[in-house]
Amino acid sequence: MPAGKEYNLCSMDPRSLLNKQQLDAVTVEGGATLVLAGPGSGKTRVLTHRIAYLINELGIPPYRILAVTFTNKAAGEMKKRLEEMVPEGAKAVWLGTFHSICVKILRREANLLPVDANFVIYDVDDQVALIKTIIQDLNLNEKMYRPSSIQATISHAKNDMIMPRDYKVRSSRDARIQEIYERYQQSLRACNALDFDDLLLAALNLLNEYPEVREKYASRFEHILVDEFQDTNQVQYELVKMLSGVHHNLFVVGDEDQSIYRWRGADYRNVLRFEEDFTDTQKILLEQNYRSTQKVLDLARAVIDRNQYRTPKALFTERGGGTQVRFYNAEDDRDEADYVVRTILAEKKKGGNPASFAIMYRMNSQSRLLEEAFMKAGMSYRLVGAQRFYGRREVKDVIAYLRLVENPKDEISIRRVINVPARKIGDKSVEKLAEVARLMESNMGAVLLELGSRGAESEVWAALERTAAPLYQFARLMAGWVAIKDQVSLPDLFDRILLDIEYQNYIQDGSEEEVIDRWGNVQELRRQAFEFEESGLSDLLANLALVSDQDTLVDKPDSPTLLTLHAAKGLEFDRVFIIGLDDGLLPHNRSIGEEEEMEEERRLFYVGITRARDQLYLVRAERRNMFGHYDNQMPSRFLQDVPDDLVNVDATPRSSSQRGYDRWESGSYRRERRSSFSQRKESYFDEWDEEATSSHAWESAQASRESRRYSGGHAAILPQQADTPQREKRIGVTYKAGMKVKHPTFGEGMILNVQLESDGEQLLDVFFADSKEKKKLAASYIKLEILD
DNA sequence: AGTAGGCCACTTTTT
DNA sequence: GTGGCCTACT
Repeated sequence: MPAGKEYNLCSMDPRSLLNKQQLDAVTVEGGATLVLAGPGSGKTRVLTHRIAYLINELGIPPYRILAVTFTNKAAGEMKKRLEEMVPEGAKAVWLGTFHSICVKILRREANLLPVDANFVIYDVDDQVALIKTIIQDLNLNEKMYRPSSIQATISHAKNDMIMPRDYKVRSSRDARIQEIYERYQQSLRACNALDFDDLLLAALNLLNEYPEVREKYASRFEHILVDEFQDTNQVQYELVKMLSGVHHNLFVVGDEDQSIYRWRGADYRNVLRFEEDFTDTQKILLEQNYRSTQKVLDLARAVIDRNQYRTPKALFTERGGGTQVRFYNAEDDRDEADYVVRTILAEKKKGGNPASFAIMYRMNSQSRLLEEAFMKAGMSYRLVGAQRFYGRREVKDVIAYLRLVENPKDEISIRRVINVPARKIGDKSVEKLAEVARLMESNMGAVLLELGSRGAESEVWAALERTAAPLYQFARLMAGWVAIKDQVSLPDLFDRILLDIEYQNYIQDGSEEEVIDRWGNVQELRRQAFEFEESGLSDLLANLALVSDQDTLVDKPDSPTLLTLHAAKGLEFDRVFIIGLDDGLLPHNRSIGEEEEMEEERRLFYVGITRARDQLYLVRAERRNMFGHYDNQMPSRFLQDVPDDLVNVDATPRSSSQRGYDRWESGSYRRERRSSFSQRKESYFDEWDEEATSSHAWESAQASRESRRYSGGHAAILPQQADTPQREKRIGVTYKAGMKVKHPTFGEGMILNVQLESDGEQLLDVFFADSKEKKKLAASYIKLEILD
């Protein structure tokens, strides 16, 4: 579109039709703008059009615009659409996730950093591996100081901008953690590595400590736009504040109701903070939904309205009412998966496209039965995330090799691959190597390179004693790769490494029980090496570290999509299944009892619901296989808020195919004859609420539940129910809150809360004195000694 | 140094 | 039902 012409996108592209609110947002003057955008209200379109407007209409040079998205995929899509609107220039816009933008800045300013420009990025696995070596160095017990929990603690501290020296020490355990944290930071430096949180933090520190750098970027970015603002954390908020410090043109889009990353440090209160920090904030509400039918929206609203901490919104749609939401009460998790598959098959028979379906769940592990069911039916599917490609052993191995060539100081990668494939280098040899490195005030990588290039002539040969020979094998290879790294192309380097280590033989030795196409995965990685031939190893590695699950989502014809509710954010599908609507799964057990977390679980459900354009399917299972045995499940408490008149209940195949009258009437099939949803609900809930016995069982169940809900503690929500025939577990001891107990590994603790499951299982919240940690324990699986 | 077998704890969600 | 970790053996 030629500049100077009146801003009229309608003439350009039918997709560009904007409503009044959207147009207001797109053309709003500079300053601080907060766009509160409900689901399906076209916020991506608003963001893209605003950037185009800034360039085409206001003449802002593209390189002076910074736009932050939540995933790389979102950035890629936005860039593509921008290229259509701003053919030249779109490329120059800084567009990416917070993490990738920070990497870009850090690489440019690397001379001011505590690490070199070729730093590597440590993911969670690397972090845990590093923390493990530190815990071992400090002779601490890994049971008491669980590396993964320490990792989470450190990550939270970083998100709150708390450095090791600021870490609050209130106990001896805290002191230990502080020490681990401190060493962890030192080790990262020594490995020339930054972890995920560091990427943001290091960028923030850079801007804080060097006014001239801050000035440079803050003057550069005339306009800053941030998507999914409700999921920004402290550090990201500060970054944005600082970067907009010169021009003050900050345009953020968000929706509190879709904030689902609290556990990762995100704080939807940043939306409120924004209005406080930036006076004269212009607030624009996008309330028209273009995605879903009225029925879907009504349901979404009924669910989200229960949350306390939110601004009410008036979402509306001009789409018609739509079809009823369908509900299926599966016998067990197998039946649940079968229902999904047979429903999709039935639609396919009627001419529907399986690719229009998505199946969403709370936990990745729930995908397994679905996959089996699809495979049995001979249907293809696409799976988002789960056992992520980049999490596969062989992929991580090869990446580790590439990483240590780029950055020989990367000790975690050295430790990972030094004996993969096996080279007779065991723990003893690795420790010897570490010791020699320490004595020489060097690092393992440098020692290896020295050994590899000079062999027995090097002084390290003698120092390494009998481990020198096996280590030399590896060191020679490594020195060879580092020597050619800048002379050959990236794919050549890749091939050379694989050839040298005979990796194909190693992973195809046939000993694998499962048929996993490991070599195929390596080939996929090789394809990416080709893609990054121009930009180089460093960029390839950064890219590999920062891909998200959603980024791996590629179209697959005729295939339904399987994904977690988290991964579903920002996506939409014609037909959506939300499965596993069981109490304990959604909401997840670990959130039950924490008010804020329960609200987040509810938002997660809301996000799932609002992904659906036309048809929504809600599914739960009465019994579910967990830890290898079946557990009876309660219906999700969120189902209580599903209005009856929006829902049709699907019958089980048994009830529709089996006409045997007697069978109908007897035993457990009886309930299945009831077809109205509210009757259904009666039968679920009266099983877990003894007050609900009248003919208005549902209402009374709901009423009593509500009075409990507002009277506080969650323990009351799940009734201490009387025996039912379902009960399977026989428990000798009845635990009560306040009891002091002793656990064989965790030591003494106090029971904070007892939650009784339908099968008689008691879920205990126990606070352990030694570790100062709260744990959830299932009474029947552990040995607890009761202390008086 | 490598591995088989037994014991344990365990299941959120991910840039 | 699984995976990680320890131990005992080769």
